[in-house]
Order: sequence, then C-alpha cells, then structure tokens
Amino acid sequence: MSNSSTNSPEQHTASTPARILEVATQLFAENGFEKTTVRQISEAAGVNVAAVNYHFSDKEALYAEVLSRAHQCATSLHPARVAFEAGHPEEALREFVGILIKRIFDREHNQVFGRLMAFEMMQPTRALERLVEQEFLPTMKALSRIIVGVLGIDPGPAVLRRLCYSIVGQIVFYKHAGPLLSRMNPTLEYDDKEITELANHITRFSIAALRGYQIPREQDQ
Amino acid sequence: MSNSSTNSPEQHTASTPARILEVATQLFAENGFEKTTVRQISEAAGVNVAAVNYHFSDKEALYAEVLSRAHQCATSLHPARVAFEAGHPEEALREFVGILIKRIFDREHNQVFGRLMAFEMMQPTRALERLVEQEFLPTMKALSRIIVGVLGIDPGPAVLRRLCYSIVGQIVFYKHAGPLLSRMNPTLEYDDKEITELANHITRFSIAALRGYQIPREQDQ
DNA sequence: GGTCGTTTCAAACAGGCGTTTGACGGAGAG
DNA sequence: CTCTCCGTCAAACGCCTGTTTGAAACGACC
Repeated sequence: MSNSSTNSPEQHTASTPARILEVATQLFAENGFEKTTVRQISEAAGVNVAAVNYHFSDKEALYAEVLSRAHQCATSLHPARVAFEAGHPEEALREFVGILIKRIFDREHNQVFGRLMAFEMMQPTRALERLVEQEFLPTMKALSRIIVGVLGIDPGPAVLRRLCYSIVGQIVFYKHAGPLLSRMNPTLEYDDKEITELANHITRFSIAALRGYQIPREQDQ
Repeated sequence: MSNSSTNSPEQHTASTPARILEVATQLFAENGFEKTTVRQISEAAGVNVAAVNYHFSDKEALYAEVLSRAHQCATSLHPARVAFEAGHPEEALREFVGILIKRIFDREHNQVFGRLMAFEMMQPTRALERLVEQEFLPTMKALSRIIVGVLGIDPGPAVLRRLCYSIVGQIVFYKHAGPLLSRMNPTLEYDDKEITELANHITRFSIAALRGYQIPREQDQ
C-alpha cells in the first residue's frame, strides 16, 4: 500500500514476515544472536510468537536471512567499484577505505551490517562460511592488488597478508570496540563529519605507512 | 599438596574453587559469558553444580573474578614499563606494540585475556567499567605520549585519538577477527615466530605511518 | 565421643528458551 | 453454501537456565 517506515507510529503497515525481518535485524545487530529471543522479536514486531516459526522455519534460519539481507543491503548501498586498480593506486586505496567505512557505519541502516559482522567474527554461525568465500576473500585479494600498486613491488604473501590486516584492522576496530570507545569518549558520536574525517585519517595513515614501509625479506611460506 | 597442572590426568588436585576458576576461565574465554553455562563449568571441573554458587555467589561474580584474575595475570606477565618515554620514542612504540601483542596472544595462558577482552568489548558486562578507568584510559594516555614523541609535535586531541586507535586497531584485530582469520588462512597458526613477526610488522607499519603522516589541522573539539 | 562449622551432594525450584499444537477466522473457488 | 487454504492466535510442549534447598559427609577441636 504505502511506504513501510514513514507512517503513523505503532501501526502495522508491512506484512508480518517483513515486520519480523525488520525488527529481528535491529535486535540481532544490537544484542547478537544468543541474547536475542524469539519472544523479544515477536513482541517488538507486534506479532504472535508462532509467526516467527511459521514464516521462517526457525530462529537460526531467520538470522541467516537477516545476515544475508544486511550484506546485500550494505554492498548495494556502497558498492565496490568493479576494479579498484583503475586509477592511481593511492586513490584506489582511498576509495577502498571509504567504502569499507561506509559499509561498517552505514548510518541510514543503524550500522546494522557492521554490528552483525562484528558478532559473526567473534562467534561465527554457519552463516559465516558463505560470506568468507563470497565476500572476504575477494575483498582481501582486491586490497592486496591495491597495496602492491602503492608499494610498487610485490612483498610476498605473508607480508601482504599482514599489510591487509593492518589496514582492515584500523577500520573494523571502530565496530568491534564500539562499546569500549563510547565509554572512553562518551561525548564523541560518529556522525557523517566524523566518519569522513575517520576515512581520511585511515587513508592518510595507511598511505604514509606503505610509502615508508621497509619490506622485510620473507622467511616463511 | 602438589602442583596444580603437572599431575595425573582427570585427577583432582587443586581446591574446588581453584578448579572452578580454572575451568571457568577457559570456558568463558572460549564461548563468552552468555554461552557458557554453570553446569558446563561444574561438569568440566568435576564438582557439583551448587559449588559454583557456594564458593562464588553467582555466575556473574564468578565471571568478574575470572576477568580480574586474567587481567592481573596478563599485566604481571607482560608488564608495561613504568615510563615508555624513557628512551627513543620509536623504541618506546616498539615496546608498546610488543607488550600489547604479548598480552593479547599470551600463549602460556591459551590467549585467555585477549579473548575475554574481545567479548567484553562487544558485549560489555559491568566488569568493564573498572577496566576502562584502571587500564584502558592510562594505556591510551601512554600511547599518546609515545606518538607525540615520534611525531615531534602534538597534533591535537582528535588526531591523537585516531592515531592511537589506528595502532591499537591493528593489534586487537587479530583477536576480534580470530575465527574469521582461521577460516581465511586455515593453515596459519600464531606461534611465537609468527607473533614476533607480527609485532615487528605492526611496529614498522606504524612508525612509517607516523613519520610520513601529514597532520591535518583540527577543526573540532 | 560429641559438637560445631565447613563443604559436598542429589534433588528440586521457578523461570525462560525455541518450538509445536490445534483451534479459530477470513477469503477465494467451485 | 460449502470446501479449502492460509494466516493468526493462545496455550502448551520439553528442555535448559541460574539458583536454592536440606540432608549427608567431612575434619578439627574440646
């Protein structure tokens, strides 16, 4: 009929499975899979408990659906360019960092994807396996190519891996350590401006690091 | 009577609360607070369920005790020098990174502290508040001083904060993303050699970044 | 030997969990 | 109208959670 979110409060507009999905996404992202109960979801969605098991077969299947949709949403809203290495490698790195930051914070969707991923990395469910193959490995390969471009030479697999993790680690830190950061800087909130400056900083930091990086000779692998 | 860990298998040697603590530490670090049940702990420790509530008042108090002991253990095994800024600032940074890495991996204690911290950062319990005050804020201040030393000038609080997080983020990434990393590199295990190279890499990366970092003018705070 | 405080134990407690059931009601088709 | 399918619902299912209970066993002291 009408839009789903721009309506009178406490009024059911979307279909039951849609409402369940929406609420479940929010709760899973807030509290993780374990701490979120089916009754919490059903009550918040204003539906019967049995509706969750009726429309989705069980809680884990619902979670898998939530994760899949959040991933699709994040990648479609902030798509990675088909080829990062098109232009200047340092510009490609800037774009890479920007996209990952945007996906992780994603203010339009309450940073759902970032939180879900953080939970998934700590306590993986079966839903993670597919994401590793389809998403993370290709992303790491893309980042590796960018790094080789910035460095000018290929430092070998082990060093390349650590360089990737150094860059990605800077980014995902803000999601993984979220509750800690909000305790250390209670006043600081991550609005668009802060996120932009964050992306600029990580790009600047990483490019400076790569430019001045003394590549060690590989001894393993 | 005798030592606690170097004994015949399946034999109870330590006192009941000691056994509970030992097993609970292991299980909490593996599965987090929520997924670990009191019955799991009591069975693994070979004691009655009620023993947990008898010796420690409840599950949360036991967890707080575990966290406190793990923290003490990590800081005493890998103590931070009273003043990092004693020698050359870049050497101080090397030492800082090395200590944090050692605390997080801590192979002698099954990397317990790192895992517990990772869980605590994602889903903080009340036990976190104390650690923020006593541990993280002072650590960040120490790292800030080191960074100012390496840079040569004070870049201001916002930039300094981001620089701290860029360095710490690289380190804690290996704990937060642990399950993911083991899926992406199934053969790679983090033994002493790998950990040493890891510390060297992060130090090299960070120093190069700080040396070449173009400090932006602060606009906020 | 008797007594006291401490520790252990099987059993039960109340409550929450994910899931299933069977009845109810409305809408569309024959 | 009747039949059927689909969605919803209150209620219950069996299981597991953290915690408590009251009795039994223990060791030390007088």
